[in-house]
Amino acid sequence: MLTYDNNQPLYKQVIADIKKRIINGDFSHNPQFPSTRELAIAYGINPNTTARVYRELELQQLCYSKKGVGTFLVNNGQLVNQLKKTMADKLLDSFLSNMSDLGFTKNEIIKKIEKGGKT
Amino acid sequence: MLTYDNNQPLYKQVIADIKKRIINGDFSHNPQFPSTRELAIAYGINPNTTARVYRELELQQLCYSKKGVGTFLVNNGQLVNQLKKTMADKLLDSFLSNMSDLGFTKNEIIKKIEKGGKT
DNA sequence: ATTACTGTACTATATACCTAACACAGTAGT
DNA sequence: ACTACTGTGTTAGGTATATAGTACAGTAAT
Repeated sequence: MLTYDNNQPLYKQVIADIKKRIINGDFSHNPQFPSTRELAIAYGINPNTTARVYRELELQQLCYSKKGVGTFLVNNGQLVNQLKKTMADKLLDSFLSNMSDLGFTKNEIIKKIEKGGKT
Repeated sequence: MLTYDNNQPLYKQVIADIKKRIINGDFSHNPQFPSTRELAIAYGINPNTTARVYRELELQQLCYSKKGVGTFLVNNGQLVNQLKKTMADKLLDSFLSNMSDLGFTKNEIIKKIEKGGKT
């Protein structure tokens, strides 16, 4: 489950988590998202917040909502790869920029990754 | 200068920036920080916010304030290296965790860094 | 003492975020 | 029609963030 980070709005953290689930293929067989109320219970947050999550995701054209029916992942074959690339690039840019500000060179960063991470 | 990120409180962004400046050696010759009012002008923010920045930095024992005099970097030789390591580790952990969630392996990440970044 | 800086504290105002508690409209199965 | 789900909208209250404006106390140089 999501461990919340107080430095960022809840709804944005949930959005990021949903995107990860999309990339992970959680909705490849069934494109229907949990209802706003279900999602609220699952994440332990308020239904108003999950409604906002779906509203934002719909603005980003990642899903569409039908009143009385549900919210569904858009049918777009390229979407998952695009999303994965976009999110990774954003993470990478931010990470490299911050590490550069701390005085690390690219080689030092790579060494640190080889040593440190478990993945 | 700092380009602000709406996803995080201003005062935390300024704190991170000051820490980078400490690591960068900006205060190695003169340990006195700009006054709260000067810093506010420099960053284009409110003096109350810069006062909060120094208050938090003092809580983290990175500086101390003398009423009527100013705010000064603590005299601690190990501090810069410790700070650099702490911040880098935090960045690295967060980055690797997020990239792992997106399905990237360590080797893929390293390749991406070798290709992408400019540093 | 006066002046001009410091840090610090306070009130007020505005906004974003989050929760709570509803209400209403649309859809589908019975 | 009834029931039980959907999405959606509204009002209210609480907290955190940031600004604006003002005030006061401590320090140092003149």
